[in-house]
Amino acid sequence: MSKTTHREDHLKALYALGHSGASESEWVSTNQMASHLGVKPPSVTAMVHVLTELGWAEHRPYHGARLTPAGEKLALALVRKHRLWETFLVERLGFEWDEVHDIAEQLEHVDSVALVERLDQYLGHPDVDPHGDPIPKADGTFRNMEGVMPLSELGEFECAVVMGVKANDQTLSAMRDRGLGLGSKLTKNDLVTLPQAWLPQVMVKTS
Amino acid sequence: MSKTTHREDHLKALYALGHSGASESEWVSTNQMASHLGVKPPSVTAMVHVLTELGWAEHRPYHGARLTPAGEKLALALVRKHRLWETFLVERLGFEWDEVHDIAEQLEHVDSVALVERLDQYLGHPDVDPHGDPIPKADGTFRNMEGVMPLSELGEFECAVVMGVKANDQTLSAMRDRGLGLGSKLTKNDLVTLPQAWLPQVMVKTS
DNA sequence: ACTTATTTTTAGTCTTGGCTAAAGTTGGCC
DNA sequence: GGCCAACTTTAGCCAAGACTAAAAATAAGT
Repeated sequence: MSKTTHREDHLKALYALGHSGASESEWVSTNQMASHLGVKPPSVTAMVHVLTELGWAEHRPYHGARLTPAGEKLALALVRKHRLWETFLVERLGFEWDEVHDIAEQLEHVDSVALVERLDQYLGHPDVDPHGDPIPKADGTFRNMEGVMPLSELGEFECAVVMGVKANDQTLSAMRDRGLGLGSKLTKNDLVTLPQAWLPQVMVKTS
Repeated sequence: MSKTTHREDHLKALYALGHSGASESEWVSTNQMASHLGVKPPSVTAMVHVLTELGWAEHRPYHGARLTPAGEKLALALVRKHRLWETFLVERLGFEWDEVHDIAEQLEHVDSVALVERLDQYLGHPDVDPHGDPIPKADGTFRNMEGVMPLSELGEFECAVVMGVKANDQTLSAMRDRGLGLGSKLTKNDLVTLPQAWLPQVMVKTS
């Protein structure tokens, strides 16, 4: 990995772990980052120092680290790239939802602003990736996510369209076997016929 | 850059420089590789030792290095990836010929056999990239390149189609300004009206 | 408030790849 | 055949990032 790639991985970890709660950017512990990145804690401490030096993170010794606004912006750009590539891999190359993460992980480190913007355009400026996660715009803001939510949180509705799925490999296969996929249309009848465990994993939009 | 990426870069340099003559894989000097890679000669020596250790190259001290059959196979896989990505960038994302090299340089290091094969399929198994260079097949052999040659080597012909262009940025712009592009049809009249310097750079196929 | 378990940081080492400077080869030219 | 210039390799050093082991700080329990 290049120097840049390493830094980017730590930024992304900081972003991912700091936003798991619904709240703002939270302090992330060294241990959390280490296990997330598959690395030992001392390595994280060292890289956090580097990110602090660059103005991308702040560090309270023995308490944790979190992104600065500058770091957050960079992290969002990475998330954008990752989700655009995942969308490309699924929609254009025909990969299954569960195959694309590792490949997108590599593709997201390709450094070219023009490439990301052309890819976005080529894909028709998608709002969400194949897992139903929103794709940040170039400026780091999210598009309108009104109406996109897990199937489990849906109240009364007539018709919902599947925008994405967050399940693991086996569940995904099972879903495919039942004809459940991106763009599938669901009625309230499905709320009872589908396995209850799936409902929180299926992101839908009521139209 | 990762360990792998470094090795791949040296393999590619060895391939590129060892095949510039029309002949077989030739001995490549340390200096050549160093300047090609933007690195100092001692660094090349070190990496050549590594490649030798891996069985991908052989080294005659003070004379040069060249690929083994195993190394050649790996190099061809890289060339394949590079040219497929260049084709994608130009044909699908709308980049110009001269913008894509650096991006493809990064994309070619993404490690996923499935990705390359799906990309190849998505692009319709192209025979040549936008520069007119042939794209190796998955097994390292080339498809039939009959009839593809520089415009300068064309004898009598009725109609030729531009398959690729090898020019630099300025020349490419000038060519575009004259309406010369991928797929352009040329007649023998163009042999005299086009700047003579362009002829060896324009790869055409007579149909 | 003290002790102890956990977490985090520091210190020191290894690996990989790059560099400079110096030493060793090669090959051409007189 | 000897000498000089160019090229290549070796030797020795630096940077980045990972690791282990040891020290420091926090937090919790009594």
